[in-house]
Amino acid sequence: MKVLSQTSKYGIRALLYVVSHPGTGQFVSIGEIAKELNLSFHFLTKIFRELTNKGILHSYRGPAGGIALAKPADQIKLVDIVLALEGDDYFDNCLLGFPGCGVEKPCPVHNFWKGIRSEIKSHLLNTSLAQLGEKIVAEEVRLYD
Amino acid sequence: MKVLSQTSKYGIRALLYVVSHPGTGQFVSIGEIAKELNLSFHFLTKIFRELTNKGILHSYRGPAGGIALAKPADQIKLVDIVLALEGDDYFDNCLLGFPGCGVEKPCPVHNFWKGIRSEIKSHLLNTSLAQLGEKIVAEEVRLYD
DNA sequence: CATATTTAAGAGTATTAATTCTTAATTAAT
DNA sequence: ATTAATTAAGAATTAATACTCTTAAATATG
Repeated sequence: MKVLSQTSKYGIRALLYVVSHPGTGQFVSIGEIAKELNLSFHFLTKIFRELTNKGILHSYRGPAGGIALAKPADQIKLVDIVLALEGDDYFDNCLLGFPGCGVEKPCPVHNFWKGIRSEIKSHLLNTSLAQLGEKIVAEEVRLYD
Repeated sequence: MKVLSQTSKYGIRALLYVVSHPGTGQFVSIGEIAKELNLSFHFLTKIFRELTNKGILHSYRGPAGGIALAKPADQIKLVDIVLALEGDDYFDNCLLGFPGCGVEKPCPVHNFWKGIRSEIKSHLLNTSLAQLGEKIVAEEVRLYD
């Protein structure tokens, strides 16, 4: 069940690293994150570029540069990251692939899937980077392979 | 949100066609299904081959041949089709892609995702082709684009 | 100004999923 | 037997995703 692309998975993991490792400077370098999480530096750079373009991150070039959250961590929700990286129509899917599946022309599993989708969406909408970062710091959950 | 592969989507739709169109003969030809549902004949043949190999369908070659359900439609559940086509580890995924995510080493969203996965699985486990076929025949839901 | 450090941009490559194509095998009817 | 209708098998192609590489631009420091 591949619900998120690698791009989204890496993006979320990388931002969770950022919120759970408050460094000394204003920016965290992509190289550090890639090394710590064992992700491809170039791939991560591309992902962060997208998040920067979408206004979720700020970036700064040069020595001591890197990326930083554009907003406080409790104001960035998982849904923001997912929509930025997967596209705004991420939650508009039909489980069986029917175009324009909806109340007027429902597919055979429309009602079921509508409920699941809505649960997922509302959970991602209610989960902030700050919340998950706290759980990581408290070592209740893991961030590394 | 791509939860099912095209293979699974087409497979389910095709079997729903079968249960909602009781033909005169014992077997339904793949050509008819492909034509009616506007799916690629060759692709559908490949999908059915897999379902036949997994024991969900029977097939018969030659004139008036085709495929037929190997069991009564109320005994074939959506989960059977999905597991046959996506693999038995379909429900073992971690939303964030951590290997071996589980209670011992949970990822930051493990509990949430575990719940969703279990809801999806139990619904697919409790939904038979017969049930959905009835809704299609009653025209409560659609089977065509 | 020269150099080192860092992100930006996007071209290029590799891997996987989706689809198409070709040939063979099976069966029924004539 | 021959032909037509069908599925079986798997190679070949195309498309999408994932990842890598190269070059450019920005910035800090000596």
